[in-house]
Amino acid sequence: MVTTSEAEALEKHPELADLCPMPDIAKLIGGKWKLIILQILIFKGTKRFNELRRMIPGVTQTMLTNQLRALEADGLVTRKIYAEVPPKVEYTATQRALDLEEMFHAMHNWWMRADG
Amino acid sequence: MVTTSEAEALEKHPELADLCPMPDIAKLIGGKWKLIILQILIFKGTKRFNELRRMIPGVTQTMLTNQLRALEADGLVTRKIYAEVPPKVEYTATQRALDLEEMFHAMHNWWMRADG
DNA sequence: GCATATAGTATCAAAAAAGATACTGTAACC
DNA sequence: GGTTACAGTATCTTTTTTGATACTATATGC
Repeated sequence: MVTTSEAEALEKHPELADLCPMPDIAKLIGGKWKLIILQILIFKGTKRFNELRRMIPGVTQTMLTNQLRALEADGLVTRKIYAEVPPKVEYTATQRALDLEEMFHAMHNWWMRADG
Repeated sequence: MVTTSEAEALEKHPELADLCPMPDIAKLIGGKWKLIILQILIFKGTKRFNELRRMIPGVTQTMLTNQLRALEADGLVTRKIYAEVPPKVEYTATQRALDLEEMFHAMHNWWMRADG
């Protein structure tokens, strides 16, 4: 299959240079669960693991752990472990995640508009 | 696996009601290619099929067709066929897609910020 | 003494998404 | 008369993502 490389695309279409890289953004906030998790942590504040689990319909323990770990690795979420039994772990949106508020508002407006 | 249903989540956490449904939004603009396609059609205007193909690094003909068809079905893109040989087909962002501009700007700002 | 809640991990299986490949028809160009 | 460009379709395979299941440890309540 003949596909275009990044370099070719930019050479032939220099005007593409001012578009931001969607694949990179998708790596951070793409997938089935990340936007839901971020939305809750950003707008509803810090949550515990099982709290999130109960707030997100259909998410499994495995996926929630995976996604939270990925978000943590990308600096969008912090994880605070309390030395208690039974365990207590809190997840909080970082400033970088809070900066996504504008995007979430835009999405919300777009969804609510529902005219087009 | 015990997961929460939509109804349970809302009953236990009524404050979730004001969050917009990310899964529904993801159906429209999620996946590997849709955001790139929309970004180009919204900010760079109408494009022909092979033009898009050359502008999007790594996309295959198959995927580009699929995604454009899905976007068309969801009312985000219109398809105009010219009765010429060789074939000429133009893709244009609808108003509903143009309304996503705000979201793209927010993403762009977020990406450019790159501090947190 | 048994069940429950907590926050996980490890392993395996299924489903969804993406990709490769081969094919179509016709006009223009060399 | 062979090659290229155009905009696809059909089929199959691979890869990625997501999900299911069983398991861990320990304090508290009944």
